[in-house]
Amino acid sequence: MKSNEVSNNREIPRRKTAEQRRQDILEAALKIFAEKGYNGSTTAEIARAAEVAEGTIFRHFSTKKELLIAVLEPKILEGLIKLDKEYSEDTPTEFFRRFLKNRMELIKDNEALIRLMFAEAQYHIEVRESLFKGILGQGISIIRPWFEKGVELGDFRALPFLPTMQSFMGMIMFYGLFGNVFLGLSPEKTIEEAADHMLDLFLHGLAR
Amino acid sequence: MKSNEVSNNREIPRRKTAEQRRQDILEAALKIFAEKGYNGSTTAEIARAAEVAEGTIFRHFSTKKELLIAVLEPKILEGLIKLDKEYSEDTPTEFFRRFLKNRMELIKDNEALIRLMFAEAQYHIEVRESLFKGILGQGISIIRPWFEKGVELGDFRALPFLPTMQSFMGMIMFYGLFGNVFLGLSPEKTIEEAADHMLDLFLHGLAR
DNA sequence: ATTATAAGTGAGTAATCACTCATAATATCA
DNA sequence: TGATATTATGAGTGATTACTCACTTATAAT
Repeated sequence: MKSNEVSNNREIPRRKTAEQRRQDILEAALKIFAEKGYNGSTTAEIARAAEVAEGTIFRHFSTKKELLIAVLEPKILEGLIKLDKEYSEDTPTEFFRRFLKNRMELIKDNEALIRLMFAEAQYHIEVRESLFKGILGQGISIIRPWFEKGVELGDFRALPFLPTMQSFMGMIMFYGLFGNVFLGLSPEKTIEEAADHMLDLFLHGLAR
Repeated sequence: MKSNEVSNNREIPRRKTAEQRRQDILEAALKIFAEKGYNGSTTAEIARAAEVAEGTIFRHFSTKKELLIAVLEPKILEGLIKLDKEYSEDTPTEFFRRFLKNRMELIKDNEALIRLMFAEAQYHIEVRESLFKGILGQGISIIRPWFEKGVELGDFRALPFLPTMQSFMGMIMFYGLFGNVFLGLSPEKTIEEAADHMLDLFLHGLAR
C-alpha cells in the first residue's frame, strides 16, 4: 500500500513527494531571485523560504545556476500555447486585440518571472536565448501571418514587419515591467482598458 | 611649480591627478558592472581593469555600493539638457521627432550605462529613484506641454497623457535596450531611419 | 519483519569577497 | 633640501558562500 494514501491513526510524519519538494524549491527560488537577483540570493535563503535544508536543494539541482535555469525554463511557454488554436475567422485587427490582451495578462500573471528573466538575460547567454525563443520569438512568429494578412486585405499599411513588431513588443513589455513602477499609472485601470488604449494607439496613432 | 606640468628629462613616474584616477575607476566599474551586474562584479576585477590597486578604489569610494551609485548618478542628465533650450517655433510633431531622435542617440551612446541602470533598478531603491527622476521623469515633464499644445492645435487626438507616454517610452527603451539583441534587426539601419519609422508608427498607427 | 533504496539533513570546507591598514611612493610646502 | 601631506599599494582579515558528505529518516520491495 502506498504510504501516502489514507490517514491512519499512527502519528507519523508524511513526506512530500520528491516532485512536490522540487516545486517548493522552485517556487521559493523564483521569489528570492526576483527579489534580489541571482547573484544577490543565497542558497541558504532559498532553502529557508522553501522550508528545506540547504543540502536538499543540491539533491534536486546540482548547482545554483541549474536552479536558475529550471526556474526560468519551463513555465514560459505555458501561456503561449493557447493562442495557437488559430481563431482563423478573426480579422487581423481582432487578432491583434486578442494577442495584446493575452500577452498583457501573461505578463501580469508572471511578473516576477519575466522581470527576473529580463534582468538575468543580460548576464547569462542561456537565459538570453531562452527569452528570445520563449517569449519574443514565439510572439513574432505567431503574429507574422496575421500581419501579412492584414496588409493583403488592405487593413494595415505595408510597414516593415520587424521594426514594427519591435515597437509593439516594446509597448507591451514596458507596460508590464516598468509601467506601474515608474510612471505611477493608476493601478485600478484594468488590463482591458489598458489594452484597448494601447491597441488604439498602435493602430491609429496619436495624430488626428 | 606643479609637478605634472612640463616634460623634463628626469625619468620619474608621474602620478595622475586624484580626479583622473577617480575617472579611471568609474570607467572601469561601468564596464565591469555592465558586463556582469553589480553583485556579479568584484572590486578586485574593477581594480584590475582600472589599473589601480584594490585599496585605491576604497580611497575614492568608501563602499562598493557608493561606487555603483557614482557610476550611475551624474552622467544621466548630461544629454537631457540640450532639449531644454525650447525650440518654441517647432510644431508639436517636429518636437516629437527631435525628442525621439535625441533619446535614441542618447541611449545608443550610453547603452551600457542605461542597461545597467534598468537591471539594478530592480534591486536598489536609490537606483530606481534615480532612473525615474533622471530619464523617465524628465522625459515626461519635457514632453507634456508639447503634447497638450498638439491636442489644442488639433494635431493630436486627446488621448490620456500618461498611458500614451508609457507606450512611447516603451518603444524607445525597448529599441535601445533589447531591440538589436533579440530581434536581430539589421544594425546597419541608421538611428535616423529607425526614428522616422517609429515616429510614423506612433503618429499614424499601423492601420490604413 | 527485514532489507534496500530514495530522500532529507546540517555541520563542515575551501574558496571568494569587500574592506582595512601599515608601509611606501609621490607631491607640496617652507 | 628637508618636512609634511596626500595618494597608492597589496598582503591580510573576518565574514559569507556554494557545495559536500557522512549520517538519519522515510518509503518501497521482499
